[in-house]
Amino acid sequence: METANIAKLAVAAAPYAIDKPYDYLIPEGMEVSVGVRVSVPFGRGNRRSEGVVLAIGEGEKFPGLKQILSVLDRESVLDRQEIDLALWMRQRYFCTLYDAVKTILPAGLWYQFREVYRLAPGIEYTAAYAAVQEIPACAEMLQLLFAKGGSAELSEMKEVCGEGCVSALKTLTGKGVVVCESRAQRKIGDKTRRMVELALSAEEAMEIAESRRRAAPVRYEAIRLLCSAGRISASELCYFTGASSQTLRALEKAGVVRFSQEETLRVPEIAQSGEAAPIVLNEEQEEAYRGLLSLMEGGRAEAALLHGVTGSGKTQVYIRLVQEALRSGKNAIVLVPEIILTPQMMERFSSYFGAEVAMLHSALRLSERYDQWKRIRRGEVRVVLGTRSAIFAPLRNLGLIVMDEEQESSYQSENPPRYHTRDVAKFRCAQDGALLLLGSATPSVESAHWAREGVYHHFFLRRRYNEKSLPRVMLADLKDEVRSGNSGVISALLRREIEQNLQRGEQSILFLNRRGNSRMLLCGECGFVPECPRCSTALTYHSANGRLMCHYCGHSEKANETCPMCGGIMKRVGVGTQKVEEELRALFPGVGLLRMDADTASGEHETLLSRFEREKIPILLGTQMVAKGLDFENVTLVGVLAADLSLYVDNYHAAERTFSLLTQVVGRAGRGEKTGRAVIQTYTPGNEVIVSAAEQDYDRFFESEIRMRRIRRYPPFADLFTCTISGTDETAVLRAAVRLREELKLESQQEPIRSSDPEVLGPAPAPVVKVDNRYRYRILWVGKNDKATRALLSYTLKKFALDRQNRGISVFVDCNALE
DNA sequence: AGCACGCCGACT
DNA sequence: GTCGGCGTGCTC
Repeated sequence: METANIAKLAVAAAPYAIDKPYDYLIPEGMEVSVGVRVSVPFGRGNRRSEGVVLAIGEGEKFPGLKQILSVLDRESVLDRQEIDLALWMRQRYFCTLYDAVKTILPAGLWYQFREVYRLAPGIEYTAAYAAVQEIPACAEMLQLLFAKGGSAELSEMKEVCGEGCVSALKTLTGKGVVVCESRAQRKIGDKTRRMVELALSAEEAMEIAESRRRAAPVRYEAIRLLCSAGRISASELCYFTGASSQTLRALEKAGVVRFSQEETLRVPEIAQSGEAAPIVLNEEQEEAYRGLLSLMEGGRAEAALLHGVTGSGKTQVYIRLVQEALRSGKNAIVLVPEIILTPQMMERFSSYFGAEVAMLHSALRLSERYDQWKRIRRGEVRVVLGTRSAIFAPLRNLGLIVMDEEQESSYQSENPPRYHTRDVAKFRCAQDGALLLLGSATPSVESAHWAREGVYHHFFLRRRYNEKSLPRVMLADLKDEVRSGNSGVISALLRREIEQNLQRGEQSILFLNRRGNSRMLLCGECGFVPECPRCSTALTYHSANGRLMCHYCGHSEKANETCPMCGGIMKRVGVGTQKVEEELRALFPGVGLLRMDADTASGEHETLLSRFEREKIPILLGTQMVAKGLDFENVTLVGVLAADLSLYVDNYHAAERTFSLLTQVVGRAGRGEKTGRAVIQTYTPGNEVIVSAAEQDYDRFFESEIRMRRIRRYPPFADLFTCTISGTDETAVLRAAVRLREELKLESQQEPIRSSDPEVLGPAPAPVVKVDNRYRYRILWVGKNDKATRALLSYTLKKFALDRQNRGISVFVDCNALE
């Protein structure tokens, strides 16, 4: 057989069941390199699809081999190591190669940047011409620029002068006659932004978009971007997709999108506060640092757990290690949970690392994120500080990856492929022989276990930095309150403590351990509860817009005052922060109170917090978001209103999460000079988790929890694979689920899988059976997440998808999912 | 998944 | 005769 130049591609159009590297012929004269995106024909209809070049080589020119149509990137966007990472992610997370590639690369890469070229400031007409007179293409460009009044978009120039203008412009910028800027850079400084988000579920919006894909391609692109980016500013949406404001207005009219205002989050300027003071470590920090340093210098891809109590100065150790990594010519990534990346933290890093550090946080716009990616890729950056997705930063030659508060669930991606940052970090460390440092005040049970088993190295910081004593913790038994006739949310004990603080002029933080503001409406007459028309859940009432919303599919409707069934008056039920607020106002009339929860607009948070600190408002009431990273001198009391709420959730992480949360909340008290107090209200004061949290005793918590995990065969003793089977016809879904279970049961008996003694359970309905008109059932595989098991599950999944019996039914697998 | 091919029944 | 229903099979 004749041979030819062949490229192996990851193709976007290939679904999971048939995904593999596809061979394509590289046409004569086409320059293709590994890591570039290309356009290819795919399938019987030869529809255009995007692909990424994984490898190039001589290969068999078999009949039916198709050609690459065009190359989409001038330079490659993925290097060898990133391709290996994508290959690994495919088998680890049961996704397609292209899904993995999309996850690794920044979203901005998929949208066209409108590059604007303008004459360099201070350049005269004659001087500009003199600089390029011998090159006709350049002169033409200049003419066009002058005709346009000094600046023009790249797309306009391409229209007039063709593709040749790209190289001409390169010459012009090289000579300093013309400068290039992207529109995003000019947008900086906006005070408020008009934001756009989908008003429908992503699936529904895509369906509408797909149906008119050909007739309205711009709308299609706009909706696709909204599906992947969530909320995004209107200008950015137009910018990336070429949509006009009319397009957006039409989409709003059609009910596909909605608008809102958001205050621009200030991205802190890199405050060049001169030379940062050298870090002085105490004895304990020094010891941990020495140990970690020698691991890092060993270059053997080790993992270590740094268990340091709140306020023990883990960050100093991180910074010292990063400094040493840089000194030995290596680079470092520092990861923090979603909510923790505060301006203070960023200032701290930029004072130590100046322009060599790149921050990747949620306030960055798509274009800014993309710019950071380019800076990192070009090698202008040696340290990356960021949240989850920063683990994919294109930083080479890693010496160190730090994951602060490694137990946080925000390290697991909530959309597929649902990678865990820790796993990706391990893979990257293995590639570069880097040290993975997991830091935490309350490590995940898994990590603590591996540290105790010697799989991870183990270091401790037991002393709080300036020897501050821990807050005094009191438990309030809510059962007693009910018995003594207190029907409210605030126990007598907590009430007394708040009063004391009011007298002393000290501040209190009250924490409601509940996700968002989950209240619903209920008819007082007939008991009717408004439910989502597409999902099997009650709708949540949002006071901010007076609407009922579904958390699963995004459905929203106006809330009625009266019951649509019987005309009775609708009442609000559920313990939300608003209800607590009412109670507090009745208990402490005239006392200043701030409430912060999912209902308060996201832009407001920082203002609220700074008001709380500056104006010394006595009480701050909030959800999850007040628990993390807040440091206020004058706060001496913390109240946890319902400690049990997160405890009895059907999830193997519930105890760990509750312990971690309680520890963090309690740690908010007494950060200043005065010793703090904490009141934990609970219905189960004898519960091990509550007691060990109250005593701030991690070891006690760990011992009881690890015993439980062993008995129940939960991680780290086994891995839980959840296969979710979904479709619109409930009985068909159930039948398919049963077939899948039988198949898996059969496979679980085969060697070598059999030896790890896997169990197959289910099918059971998912916690919310119906989401978006699709019924979801789950099958659980309890076993070991090893290569053999993954290969088996992958094989079974593919077989299932290709089986004609399972038409219209989809299935996906998650391992140790947190939800 | 998404698309073409193909083999049947009801139309201009 | 042909248009279009959906069942079947393949994707370099």
